Amino acid sequence: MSVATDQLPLRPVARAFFARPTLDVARDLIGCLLVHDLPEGTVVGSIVETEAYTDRDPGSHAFSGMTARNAPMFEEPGNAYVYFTYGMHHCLNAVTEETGRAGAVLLRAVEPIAGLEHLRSRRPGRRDRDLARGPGRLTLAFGIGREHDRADLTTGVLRICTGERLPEAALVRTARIGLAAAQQDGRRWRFAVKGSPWVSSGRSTTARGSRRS
DNA sequence: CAGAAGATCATCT
DNA sequence: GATGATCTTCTGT
Repeated sequence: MSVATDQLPLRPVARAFFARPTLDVARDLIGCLLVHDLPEGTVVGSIVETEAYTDRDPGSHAFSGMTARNAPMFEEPGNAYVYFTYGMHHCLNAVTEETGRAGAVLLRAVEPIAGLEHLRSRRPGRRDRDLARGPGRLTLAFGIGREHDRADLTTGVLRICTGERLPEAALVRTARIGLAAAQQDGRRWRFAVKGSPWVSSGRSTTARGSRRS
């Protein structure tokens, strides 16, 4: 469904929202709106899938301390952390936790809400369902790149706005790494809207993760 | 400085 | 389900 941009109450989320435990932020971001003012118009998507990266997750970029790339993870909560991977894709994260403590939530998928024509023109030949299903596709469709690293998601042109608050029962919560790390509270959690066709997990690539030990 | 891995995607069988 | 594309970042020597 497409909605006129000026009909949406696009109120940015407060910085305090992000200055909390990463897992809480990852859960609460589901249902929030990702908004980007592009030259051709505003695009909006409802966040349907996230992944939490804490400083105790061995898979986190910040696990082994600060580097030039991951420095934004240690900085202001509510900023963006954008990195380039696999030589082709950008990934968008929201920085969490108090300043000085590393944490981030990877935005893995959104349901297109407004600006559909702009999203489509940035993803030529793709079905609507594939416009922003997956972290790399999401950044492509929304025109997000490294220039957005450290962008302020609470006030900027690229921002996260309040949306529908979903009950716990409407969400799927999946652990992504094995027991050893889990015992040290180093779990990586993925959150998604239950049954949503817009989420990237739970298809094609069969249940990876949770298989390592 | 070389080497390897990587928070992925599209395409093919 | 397997593979290639493509290049940055990090690590070790």
